[in-house]
Amino acid sequence: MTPKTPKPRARRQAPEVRPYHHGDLRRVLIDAALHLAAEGAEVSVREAARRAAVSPGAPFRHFPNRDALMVAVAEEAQRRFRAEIEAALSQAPATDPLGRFRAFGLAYLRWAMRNPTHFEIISTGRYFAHGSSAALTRDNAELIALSEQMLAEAAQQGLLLSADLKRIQIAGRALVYGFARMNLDGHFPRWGVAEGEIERMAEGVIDLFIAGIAKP
Amino acid sequence: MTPKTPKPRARRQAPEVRPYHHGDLRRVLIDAALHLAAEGAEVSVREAARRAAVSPGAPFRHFPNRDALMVAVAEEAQRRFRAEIEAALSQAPATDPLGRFRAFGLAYLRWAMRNPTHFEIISTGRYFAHGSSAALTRDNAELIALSEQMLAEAAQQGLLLSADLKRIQIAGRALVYGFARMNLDGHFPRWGVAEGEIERMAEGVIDLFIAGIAKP
DNA sequence: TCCAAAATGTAATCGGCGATTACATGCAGG
DNA sequence: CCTGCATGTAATCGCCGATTACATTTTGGA
Repeated sequence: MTPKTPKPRARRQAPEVRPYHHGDLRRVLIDAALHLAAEGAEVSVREAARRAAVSPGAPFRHFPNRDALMVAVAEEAQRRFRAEIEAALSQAPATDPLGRFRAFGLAYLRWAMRNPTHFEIISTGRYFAHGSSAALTRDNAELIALSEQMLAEAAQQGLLLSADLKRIQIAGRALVYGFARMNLDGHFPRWGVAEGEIERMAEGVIDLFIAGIAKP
Repeated sequence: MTPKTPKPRARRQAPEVRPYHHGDLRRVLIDAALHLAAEGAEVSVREAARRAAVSPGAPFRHFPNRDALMVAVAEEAQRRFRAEIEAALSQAPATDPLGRFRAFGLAYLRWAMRNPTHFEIISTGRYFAHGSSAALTRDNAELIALSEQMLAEAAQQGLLLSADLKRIQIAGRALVYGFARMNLDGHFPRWGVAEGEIERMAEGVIDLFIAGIAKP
């Protein structure tokens, strides 16, 4: 519609600009894959292509293989995950590091409970383990640094029983990660027909952990 | 070779007796699948058949589909897992419930660290979630009951801070489950070239948890 | 003892998937 | 305008799970 866009710089520099024929097939494929995952279906390149109304070979113009598509999907999911956690933290008072830690864990688990298949794609190592994606690595490191920072502040204010912050951080991470994975792996059979039941249990578990590391 | 084996009872009762031609193809297929998993390879029915030197269709005489094979594999892995934990517990003094709890967690994580792909098959819900296997359900319930029992004894001896045993049990489960999954999902990048590093961290995390729930 | 039936294995085949190749199309800029 | 590259298609390959028709071996009872 716009007659001419004056492009201020070379267009061959960035490797992922926009496709020509389809509009933005890359984006559409990622969205299709996200929806497939959200529906609990297997994410296949062919099905994503089908949803994009495109031939089975077309996706391979944008992704060298299936894993590359999944990495892009993981990047998007991780971005949403991080955004939701940071939004929750932005409403927690900066002066209460353990309260922030609690809000962090709560937001983490809430998102993981409500987006289990997306959480699985983020967490299942296959797509980030080999340094596949700088964005993925960065977002993840950011979250870890955030939690370390909160613990450091708590320690500085003399709120913690132990001085081994690394150990506390790993334990806390394992706790929320384990709870999230237990949920998506089907280890919570029928408690939560009410759907809120599991989230209340998540809250209780986080509180138990914080009570365990905090000075009385 | 043996001329006649006097069979003392009807043979049509049990649905899984022994195969005829191959010796025990069912068993061989399960073992092949266990080895495939241990090698980090994808477990495919065809590859298991190849290793058993049998045609690609043969496995389907013993398993209605791939999932059924994986359930059998999960049963065997779960059996080993449980056996190792119970062996470790048999050496822990019965009078010290929290010490037993610690030994339990340690044995759990040791096995999960050393058999990550088998742990994954056990834990990944797909093979037990739909009540596929009574043995799997039973072994798992047994382990859960064991941990609940230890916590109940600890509470009875007045060793615990909180009386909410259910919450403690879920948190402890989530902690070890999360640590084990973080390991197999690739969330422990390069700490443990020495291999024992991660196990020492596992020990520290368990001790931190127990310190958090125990009266000082 | 022998034979019919059940149990087990094979060969051939189907559809779905990831991936590659040769070819077609359309947009961009010199 | 027209050449070249980015994008999409069609056809194909090999692997996988699964089914079917057929072959073979074991079993248990007549």
